Amino acid sequence: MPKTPVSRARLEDVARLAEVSLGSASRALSTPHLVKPKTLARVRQAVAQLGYVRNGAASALASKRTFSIGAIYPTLHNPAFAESIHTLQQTLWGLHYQLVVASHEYVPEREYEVVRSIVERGVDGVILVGAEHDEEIFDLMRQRRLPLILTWCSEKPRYGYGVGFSNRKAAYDLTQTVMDHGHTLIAVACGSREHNERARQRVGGIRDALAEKGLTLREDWVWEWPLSFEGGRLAIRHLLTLAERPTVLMCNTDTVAVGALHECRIHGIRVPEDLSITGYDDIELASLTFPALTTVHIPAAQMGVLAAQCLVGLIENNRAVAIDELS
Amino acid sequence: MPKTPVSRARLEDVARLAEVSLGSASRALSTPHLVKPKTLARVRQAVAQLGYVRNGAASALASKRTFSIGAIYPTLHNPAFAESIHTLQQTLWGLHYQLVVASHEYVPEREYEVVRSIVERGVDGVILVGAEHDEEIFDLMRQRRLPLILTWCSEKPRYGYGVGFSNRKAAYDLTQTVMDHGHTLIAVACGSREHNERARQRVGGIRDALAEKGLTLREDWVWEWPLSFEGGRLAIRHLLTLAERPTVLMCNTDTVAVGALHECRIHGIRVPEDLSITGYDDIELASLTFPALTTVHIPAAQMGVLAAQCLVGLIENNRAVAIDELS
DNA sequence: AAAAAAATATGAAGCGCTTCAATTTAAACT
DNA sequence: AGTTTAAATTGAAGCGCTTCATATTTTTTT
Repeated sequence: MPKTPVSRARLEDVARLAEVSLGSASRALSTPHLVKPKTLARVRQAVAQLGYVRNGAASALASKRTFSIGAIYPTLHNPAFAESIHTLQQTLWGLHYQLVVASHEYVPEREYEVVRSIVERGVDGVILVGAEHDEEIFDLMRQRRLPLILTWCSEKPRYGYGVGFSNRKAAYDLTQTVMDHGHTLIAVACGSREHNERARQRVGGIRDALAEKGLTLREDWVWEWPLSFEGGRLAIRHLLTLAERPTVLMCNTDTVAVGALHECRIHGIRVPEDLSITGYDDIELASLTFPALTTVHIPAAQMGVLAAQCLVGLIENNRAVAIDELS
Repeated sequence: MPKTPVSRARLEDVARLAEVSLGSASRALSTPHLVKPKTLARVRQAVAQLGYVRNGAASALASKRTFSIGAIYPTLHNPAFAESIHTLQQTLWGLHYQLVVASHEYVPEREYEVVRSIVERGVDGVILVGAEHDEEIFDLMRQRRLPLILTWCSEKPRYGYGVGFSNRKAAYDLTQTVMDHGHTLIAVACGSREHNERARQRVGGIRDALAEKGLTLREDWVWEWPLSFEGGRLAIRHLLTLAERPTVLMCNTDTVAVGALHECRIHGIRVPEDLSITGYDDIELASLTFPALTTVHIPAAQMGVLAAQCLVGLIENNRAVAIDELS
């Protein structure tokens, strides 16, 4: 059993043992193709012998590269975001980058704090959700010249690149489908809109589709309960108290829809005979409900992959890879 | 509109502008209570004026502290893990730590690579899932003297601390309940056991409970399909081909159970009349299926919180906070 | 008001790596 | 074999911060 060295080996120790200079040892590890096979072998042997582990902080300080990127999501408590984080992390791993994640839980001031603390800690690029952020955040990224990717949005942002799709159009299309089934009395369970541009865009899309047929969305049928199972339940319970009732409930996430569906069963509301319910996100579970949920597919996984590729492209070549409109 | 400085301000620039020494500026930022209010104010003013952002790499190099911790999960594609990561991140944020996450997707060699790469990058502590890991991983942590927390397990590990519960006991208890309902013909959808100690422990718990009544678990009724919706479906389809059928299917995750439930509906198998189904994890969705799933509650969220608290305790006081057995 | 004690401030020495100009060694030409 | 060109190595100068021994100021005590 090899004795654990008292103090951790530094690259200098490796160099000494391998009888090469510090510079060569460094290059052997970071750019092995620029080093003679013999040198490489000796360095590797020394590394193994000493149990050397590179000191990332020193490396980052000297090279000004951390090989990690920061992702700030509204919450990790949403299957669609979780899925996106999953593919993001997977893709980054393949590109030799590490992922630092955080969430702001829809607390407005907190996003800046989180971004700042992640930038201070050191990342080579940042991923955010949505196009709307404090100007402070954009300023910070600009000043630090940090590549920025905004997911879940398709507009070209003030700074950085968007990777996503149009929430408005997705909601618009879904509403068309709903109207094709003869519905005109639409209620929406959309979560708080104030600090959630996606919620606003989705409601906007619904409004647009209705307007085209000369219809309007009743503001008192737009409900801002939480985007959770419970939010869906609340919507159904509230609906039961109404004298005049909608014929369809459009939920802003599948989670809400599943909750609503469940509450309907409790109260004997038949879906879709008495009430239709639509979701949004197309999480895996959506296809497993009964009846199957009508939902909009959100390319959460694809966005994770693309955001990673695009960001690393930006970092390494200083240019974004081509981004196609996601569907 | 303030002009963006050409090169990022360093602490030295802040110190110069505030007319204090570099040392004082540093202390003003990290230990403000050890600095006179006047000094503090001037430093803060200079920071604001210059848009100074601390360089985490330099800071980490000098102080040997990164204020970040690494968490390596089997996959982020499991609601229970996602939930745990969520609370972990939230708790760490409150303690002023950042979270670096990665997953090994049950690829055995990959865990060590991931851990190593995270340790190289620099973290003050590590969280893993389960007690079984390559000896190399334990060696690395020991050698670097990095605090280690193992979640989802209750045993005292070779190195580090366990935060969790007994999978074996949970499965045992559930099996008791199942047998109390008169079932003796049990099939298990457990996922691949080879690289998943939790799967093994759960099957072990089932076996124990059966053995107590003089019963045995048929090995050909232990199915290792993936821990996904599809895995549950496969189990049901396979079950339909059997001449002799089990009366209960115990699934190793709720996800599998939900998939099985859905497949049952397709084939007209009545649950629980024709077949009972149990889950494991108690993810939120479990309560929303119809019929509601019999499942085992796993304190995923609680483990996230505890792991964070415990690890930071270990880092900062070099001692673990008291860990109670979770239920 | 002087001496002792406590509170702050200073300045320089690293932390462990990367990088680059300068140098040495090897390979490719006349 | 001698020269030119390319490949590999060296050594030292930082990267921007924290920390600690030392010096200075402020507060408390006699």
